[in-house]
Amino acid sequence: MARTIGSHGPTTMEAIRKAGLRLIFQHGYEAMSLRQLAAEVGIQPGSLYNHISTKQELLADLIQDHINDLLRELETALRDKEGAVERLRAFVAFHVSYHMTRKREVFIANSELRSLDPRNYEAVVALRGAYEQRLAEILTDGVAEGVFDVDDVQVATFAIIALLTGLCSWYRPGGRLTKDAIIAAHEKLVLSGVMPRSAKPSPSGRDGIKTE
Amino acid sequence: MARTIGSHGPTTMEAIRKAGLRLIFQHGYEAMSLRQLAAEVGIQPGSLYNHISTKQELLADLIQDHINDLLRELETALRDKEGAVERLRAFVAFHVSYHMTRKREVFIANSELRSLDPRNYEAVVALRGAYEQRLAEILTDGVAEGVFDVDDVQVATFAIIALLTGLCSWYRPGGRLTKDAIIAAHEKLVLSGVMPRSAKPSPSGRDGIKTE
Amino acid sequence: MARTIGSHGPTTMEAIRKAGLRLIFQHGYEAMSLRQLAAEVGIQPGSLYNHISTKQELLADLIQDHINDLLRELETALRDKEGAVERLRAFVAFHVSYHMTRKREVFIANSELRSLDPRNYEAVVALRGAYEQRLAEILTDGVAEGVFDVDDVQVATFAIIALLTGLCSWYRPGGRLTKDAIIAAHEKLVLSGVMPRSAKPSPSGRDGIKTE
Amino acid sequence: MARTIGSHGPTTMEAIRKAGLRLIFQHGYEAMSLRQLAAEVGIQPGSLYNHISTKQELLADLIQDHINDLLRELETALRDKEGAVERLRAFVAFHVSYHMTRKREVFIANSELRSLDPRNYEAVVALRGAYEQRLAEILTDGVAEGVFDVDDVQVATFAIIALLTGLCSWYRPGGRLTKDAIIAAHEKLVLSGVMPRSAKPSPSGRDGIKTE
DNA sequence: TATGAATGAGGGTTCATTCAT
DNA sequence: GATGAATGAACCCTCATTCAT
Repeated sequence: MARTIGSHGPTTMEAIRKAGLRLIFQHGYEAMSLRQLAAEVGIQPGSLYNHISTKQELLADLIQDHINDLLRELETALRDKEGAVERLRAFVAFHVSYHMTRKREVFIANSELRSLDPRNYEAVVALRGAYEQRLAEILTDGVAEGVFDVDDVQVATFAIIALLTGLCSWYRPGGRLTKDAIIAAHEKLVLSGVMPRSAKPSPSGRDGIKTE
Repeated sequence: MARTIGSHGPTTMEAIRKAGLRLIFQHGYEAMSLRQLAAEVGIQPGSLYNHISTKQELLADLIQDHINDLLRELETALRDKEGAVERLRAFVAFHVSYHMTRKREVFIANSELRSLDPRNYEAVVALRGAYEQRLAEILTDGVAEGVFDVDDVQVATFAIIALLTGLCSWYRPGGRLTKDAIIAAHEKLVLSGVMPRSAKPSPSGRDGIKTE
Repeated sequence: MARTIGSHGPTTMEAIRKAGLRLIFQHGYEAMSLRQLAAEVGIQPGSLYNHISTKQELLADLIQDHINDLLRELETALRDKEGAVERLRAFVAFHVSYHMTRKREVFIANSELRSLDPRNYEAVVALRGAYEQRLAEILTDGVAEGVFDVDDVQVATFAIIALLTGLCSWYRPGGRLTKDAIIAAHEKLVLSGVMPRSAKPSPSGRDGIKTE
Repeated sequence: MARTIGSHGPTTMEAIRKAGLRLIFQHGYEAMSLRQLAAEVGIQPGSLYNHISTKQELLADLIQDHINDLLRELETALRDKEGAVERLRAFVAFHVSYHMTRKREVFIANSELRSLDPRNYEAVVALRGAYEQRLAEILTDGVAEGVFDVDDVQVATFAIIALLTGLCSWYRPGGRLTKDAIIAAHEKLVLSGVMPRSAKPSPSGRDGIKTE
């Protein structure tokens, strides 16, 4: 049938990824059919296979690309941040920000892990472990520096990640709060949670009021 | 396929629920086939329909029963607890404890909501909202009492729930920590997170509310 | 419980085997679709799977059953036959007769071996080897007895089998020749082929031309 | 399919025919996909259509070319052979030799006839009939000359062809026997089979056992 | 000539569900 | 209650083929 103008190649692949992201986020990997996906993209189901090798590989690619981005951007966010407190603040800010921007990838990477076949699963879990490790290190450092008071670093790591990740379940762009306000709220919660009673978190300097 | 003598109807139903819980937890609702479930129970697929009306209803029942239990037991846990601090502590302890005991139901109730058809979905979300509301009330009360310092009660509510709920992703019975240790760690994290740095509540200076 | 008409159980399986035999014979295993087969049987494609586990297994079953029958019936045909000449005659008569009666199974077992997956292939080839071995033994015995003059037993074995098997490519029931005439013709050809010039085959006493 | 000198079209076309021959022999026509074929040749599937018009036509070409060669070479082999015995011997020698040399074409021409569409099928069957007719004539002549003793020429024709053709199912170059030994064995089998008891076949003078 | 993307049909197979026995 | 056979829809995926580039 008549196709839209323009080079189809890269465009089609991008459309598949985008639509796939949305459909998996909305219905789940198992519940998304390639017929749906193809219809969304505007091609026949079989034509998908000019761009992907398998439904499974599409999922794996989406997740792996996300995790790689996550790790790479975390490095950038933490670069030249000194001290556990500042690094934790940077971690929270980055994590929340990333999760608001790419909440679909994040959600999928968390909820569809079980749909990955073993080989892909191993790879992704390893990368995710590396990410968690970054937070665990910050907490450990902070305890050593005496600025954090954490009973169990592992529990705290998981808890903080869960707390931060949870927001992609409820965050909707254009909601009541600004992005900055949400970041500030989480910074405060997390830092308060891990800092000893005697210390107090330094103000972040943001006011969270949307100004545009 | 061992059958006990007597009326084994209730037994079969219980086996179905149990196996269904496990299979949905493990593979997801969409990925669990009734053939699998029947095989697990030791009957033929068609025989399931002597006990359930629909795959969808099985899911709805499992989730609804869980949420009802959750609410009922929360009432019990909070009964005769006075003061926001003590009530929050009780909430955390109850929530963590319940999630460790019934992590499969909890996980399913969180991850398979999207598989519920609209009518069931509404009902469950309403009940879940009631549960979250209990926590929000505690936080609001605490702020009014001056014992909590929370910028945005809603964000804090979601965050705390996410934090607590996250543990059913990693908790394994028989792990490194005792149940009590995990409860204690979470109590500390949460209470630290919401209590003011000093004895006197510090004005936050940011309200994060959109002003447009 | 008596099976009434319309109660399909064993009947359906038998219909599947029969139709499968015909369709594979006619179009080849690869070219036969399960949709065709189901239509022939009068059920929906998916319903086939109440009776077979796989298209591949259907083929393997058809072939294996045939080969088992072939071996078993050969034993019967050779029982109490004495002497290489008489045994060879019995072999030829049995083989030709069986191939005319069940030419579809025979054809499939020869032509669709390559469609068997490795495990099934091994099993069938082994059984076929056992069958060929029976003929090879007869030839070897005959040479030892001095009644056969064969340069290479293996070549002769393959050749005789091929000669006899070839007839299921052209034999049509109701053709010009009677079954007995065809058997007689092949007995003569084979025995002449392997007996030394000096000996002479016993007259079969049948002329084989249909007289009606 | 015009071939121009200088271009490498012929090369590609030859590669397609060669790979097609091998793949059809190995997997069967239905089971061979043009994607496989293209991969084997080292081009994209769509590019095949610069050389062939259709999968079906590729098969028909391969078979027809083979049959034409077969007939033409048979004429050469029989030229200036006199007498039914010598002509039969020549037929057998030629047939066996050709089948060993080009066993893939032969096998395909026998086993994939059913995959030809009606028009191609008719043409090929007619040519094959002509080939069989040559053998039938030799047998008929021999009976008239009194050197053959055959009850039914048609049965004998089919049987001999089957016997000879069967060897491309088991012959492997480099096996136990030399080409000449195999030819000699078949000459003996066939001639013995059709000659009357009183006559004796002339020795072929070859022993055929590999000595190196 | 070769390519890559598209088509439309169809492949084997699984599914939730029904129902006579 | 349990069963086995049936349904009809849908699944992921492969196919031969076309055609603009």
